[in-house]
Amino acid sequence: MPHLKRDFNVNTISELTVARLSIYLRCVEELQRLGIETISSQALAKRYHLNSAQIRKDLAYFGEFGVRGMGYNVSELRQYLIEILGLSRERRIVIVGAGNLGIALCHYSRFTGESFLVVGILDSNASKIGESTPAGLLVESVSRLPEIVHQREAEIGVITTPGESAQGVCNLMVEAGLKAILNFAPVQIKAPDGVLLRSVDLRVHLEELSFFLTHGIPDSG
Amino acid sequence: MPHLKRDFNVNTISELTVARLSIYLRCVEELQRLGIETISSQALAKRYHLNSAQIRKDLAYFGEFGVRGMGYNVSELRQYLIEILGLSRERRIVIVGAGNLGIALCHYSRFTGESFLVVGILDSNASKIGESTPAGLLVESVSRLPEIVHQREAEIGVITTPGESAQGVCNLMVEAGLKAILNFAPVQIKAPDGVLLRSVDLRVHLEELSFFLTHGIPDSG
DNA sequence: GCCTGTGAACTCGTTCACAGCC
DNA sequence: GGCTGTGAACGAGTTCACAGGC
Repeated sequence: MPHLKRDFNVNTISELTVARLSIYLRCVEELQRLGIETISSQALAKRYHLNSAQIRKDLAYFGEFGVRGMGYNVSELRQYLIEILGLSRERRIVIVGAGNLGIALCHYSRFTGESFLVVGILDSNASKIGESTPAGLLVESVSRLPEIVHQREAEIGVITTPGESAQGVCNLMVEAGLKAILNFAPVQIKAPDGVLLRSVDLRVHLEELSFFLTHGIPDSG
Repeated sequence: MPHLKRDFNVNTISELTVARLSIYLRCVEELQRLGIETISSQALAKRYHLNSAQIRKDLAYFGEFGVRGMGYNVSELRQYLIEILGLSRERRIVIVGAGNLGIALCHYSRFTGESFLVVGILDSNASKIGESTPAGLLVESVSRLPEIVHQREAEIGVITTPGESAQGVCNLMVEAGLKAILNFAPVQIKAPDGVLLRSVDLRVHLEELSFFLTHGIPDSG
């Protein structure tokens, strides 16, 4: 009988495991579109260049989803992953920084199904405020952040400002009550305990590529 | 006497180390702007929420840059990092996928100093080809990829297509001779040995935030 | 005294390999 | 027979702690 654990301790779960759950979700969504109903960890690993033992271990933190001798039921596994990742209800996002990247991310809701919705894009530059984005949102003043977070029930803040403003915006987001922040500015910023801050630094990724172009590509990437 | 090793073995260097070098570069660039001439690994760690032993170890793979009792000379360290990361010459980028993200990334050259230059943005959608982006590039046909890579001496490919097309575009990039690829499509793709493929999946990051919003934020993030 | 560079200790994450179940 | 779930073995990455140099 497959079942979901409800008593796991978040502190024992590695962030790497969580990131992979998200990848597994993407995979089973494709399998479902393809009409595949059941898959073993080995078949899943082979198809998506993953490791079967790791898939089993990652999933086992959260319950017993498989059937021995059979593998995993695709649509069932998808439901479990959605449940585990907390995607069964919508998460609302506020973006601060109406530059090219911020505006591009406004469209992001489209690609993430029902799970994420951008409910505001804010900027401090008076000349941008009032402009409407191609996604149909109006750029609002960053001074309205607390009110917007509260009224529109935003939970996630996204920082797409230049580096200089990032820490300040992060502080404002924390004050406004956001508990999860995604930072795209290429600086090391800090949020207090109890607030989850994740940074995505495009410069780091490009510079990594440059490093390996310069010194040679390591075996079997 | 500070000096740079020239004989390190790329296979012994972890990708995590390389990513941190890029972060250190960002830090010393700020220190230089602030007019700080010398910094110890401890001071650097404290200021940017890093670990001092790790800084020393990461740097030590590549040479001896510090002076005992003193620390590191900021502008010297910056030069060494630029050298190590292969940023002393320009790297040219071709983007495939002229959606919002692809177009936003065209502007990216601006934020990365002299090191990276976007030399083309390509799409397969006939209605987009010929359009000019706000960054001043014309969208060209993806069928011209090989010729563009060759003529404009591109080294890095960036994939900003929908998931379905990503593996195909990756294959084309490999055939065209690109050795470093940055993928933004939310799918697991594969490149052959000898080609470095790095994926940045925004959905994964958002879903991670969702997971921790649902189950609680772990101690001291 | 302060600070780097580095072996040694440790922690964390991955992979193996198999008992147990279908 | 096939496959999951999992302890045990392994390996990678981080942190400690100190010898040696300024």
